[in-house]
Amino acid sequence: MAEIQSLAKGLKILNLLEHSRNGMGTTEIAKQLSIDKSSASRLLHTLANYGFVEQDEHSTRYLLGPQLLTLGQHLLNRITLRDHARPYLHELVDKTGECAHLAIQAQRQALYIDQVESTAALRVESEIGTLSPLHCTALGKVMLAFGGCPMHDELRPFTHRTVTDPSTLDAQLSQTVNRGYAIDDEEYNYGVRCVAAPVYDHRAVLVGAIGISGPAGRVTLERIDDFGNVVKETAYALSARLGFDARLQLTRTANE
Amino acid sequence: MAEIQSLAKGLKILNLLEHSRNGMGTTEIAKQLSIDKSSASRLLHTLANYGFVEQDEHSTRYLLGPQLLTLGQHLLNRITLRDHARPYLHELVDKTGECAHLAIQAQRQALYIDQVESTAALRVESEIGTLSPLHCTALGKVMLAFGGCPMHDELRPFTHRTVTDPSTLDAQLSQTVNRGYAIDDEEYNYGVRCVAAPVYDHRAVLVGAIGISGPAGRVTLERIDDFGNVVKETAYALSARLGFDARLQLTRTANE
DNA sequence: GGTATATGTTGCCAAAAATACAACACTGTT
DNA sequence: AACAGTGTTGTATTTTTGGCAACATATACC
Repeated sequence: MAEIQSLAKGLKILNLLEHSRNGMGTTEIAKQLSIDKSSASRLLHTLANYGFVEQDEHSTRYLLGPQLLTLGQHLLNRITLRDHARPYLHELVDKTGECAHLAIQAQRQALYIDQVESTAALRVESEIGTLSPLHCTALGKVMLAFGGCPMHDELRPFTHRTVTDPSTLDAQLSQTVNRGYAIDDEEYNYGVRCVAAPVYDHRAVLVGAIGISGPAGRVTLERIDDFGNVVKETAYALSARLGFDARLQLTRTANE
Repeated sequence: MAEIQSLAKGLKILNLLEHSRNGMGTTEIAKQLSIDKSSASRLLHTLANYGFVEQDEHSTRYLLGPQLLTLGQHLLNRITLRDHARPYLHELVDKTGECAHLAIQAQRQALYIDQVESTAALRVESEIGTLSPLHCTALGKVMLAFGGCPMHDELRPFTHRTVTDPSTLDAQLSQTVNRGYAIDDEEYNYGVRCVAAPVYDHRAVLVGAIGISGPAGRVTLERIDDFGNVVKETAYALSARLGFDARLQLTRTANE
C-alpha cells in the first residue's frame, strides 16, 4: 500500500509532540525521526500554518496546536457512546462466544442500551431499553463500584444467591474495584452468570459499562476470571477510544 | 516561506472532514481540493494508518479518527488555566444562572477551552474547541482591549449589530478597558448577549477571559452592568488565584 | 436481469516536489 | 570575543508524488 511519506512525517511529528511535556525544538524532532533539520523546519511551518502545532512565546519550541482540540472536540460531539461501543461488543462476542451488553446508569438502575447476541445462543428477546437493579447484576455493580454513587435502596432478592446484606455487598464492590471487573453469579436470573467492566469518557467520568452474560454451564467459575480480564481489556480499549487517558483518572481520584 | 504541499493537503482533508456530518468519499474530497482521486486515496490511506481518519464500516466514506481525540485531549491536560478556572465558572453560573465560558487567544481568534452550563439551560452543543472572531464576541473583545494586540483583520459582520467600523470598535475597546468588562450585544448571534472580563497570570500577562452568555430576554440591557461587575469580580478572583497582583499590572503598564 | 453510471484502488512513467548539504542569522555561554 | 547550539533559507539532485489509465466493485436505472 502506498503511503504519502511527507504526510506521514508530519503526522509522526504530532505523535512525537504528544509525549513531550514542554514542546520540542526543530533539531530535537529531526533527530528523533532521523530527518534533516531543514525538512523538520519546513514540516513544522506547514503544521503551524494550519494550526496543528504552534510555537512557544519565545518562537523556539513547538507545541501541539489548537486545531487538534477543535477537531478532537468536534469528533466527541457527534459520536454517541452507543455507536462507539458497538464494535467492542462484537469483539466481546467473538472472543467469548457469549451475549454482550452495553448499559448506562439511569434512574438508579442499569439501562441496557445495546446488545449483540452470540451466534450460537438460543434466541433471547432483546433486553435493550430494559432497566435492571444495580445490586445484583454485573453491569449494575460496575456502576456502584466505579461510579462513586452509594447504594441506598433496599437489596431486593431475585434468586437465593442475591446479596441482600449491605456489608457483604460493600465487600464485593471493593473486590470489584481491585480486580477491575464485576461478577454476577446467578444473583439475578437462575442459570445465568455475567461479567462487566467500566467505560470512562475523556473526562475520566464513568459513562457506562459493557459486559457479557451466558448460561452457567458455559460461563463456569473456572473460566470466569479469564472472561473478566477479556471484558476489562475490551472496556479499557473502548474508553481509550472515547478519549480516556488513564493518567487523568489518577489525578482525579487523587483530588477526591 | 516553504510549505510541504503533500502535508498541507493531508491537513486540508482533516479540515474538510470537520465540516461534514457523515463523512466524505474519496472522490468528493478530491473534487473539493482539486486534486486527483488517486492522490486523495493515497493521502487518506496515510491518514488512516496513523489514526487521523478512519473508514466507515462499509469501507467507503472517511471520518475523522480517534487519534485527533487523543491529541486534542492531551492538549487540554496541558492547560492548567482550565483546572484553575473551573470553580470560578461554576461560581458564575451560580450567581447569574447563565452559561459560563473560558477562552484563550489562539491564531488571532478566541479559542473556547471550557464551558459550564446553567442547570436550567436548554441543552446546547459544547462549544469547547471552537474558534470565534475577536471583534464581535465579549471574550474576544477582552483580548483586544486588554491584550495589547491590535486588530488588523477585516471586521466581518455576523448580525446587523456587528461593529464593522474600526473607529467605533476602538471606542468600544477603550470603554471596555475603563469599566473592566466587555459586552457583546447580539453582535455574533442573534438573541444572545455576552459579558466577559480578563484573566491575568502571576506575571500580569493576559492569559484568557471568562464570561457568561445567555438569551437577550434574560440578559437584559438593564441587568447587563450588574452581570458585568459579577464577571469582573470573578475574573479578578481567578487572576488572584493564578498569582496575579494588581500592583504588578500598574508597574507593567507604566513601563510600556 | 442487464446495462449504465459512479466510486475506490492500483501500476506506471513523466514531472514536480522534497531532501540533503551548506551557508547564514541569532542566542547564550565560557 | 570566540564558540557551541539552535532555527531558517538557498540550491542542485534525487526521490517522491501525481496524473492518467485500467481495473474492480458498488449503485442506479431501465
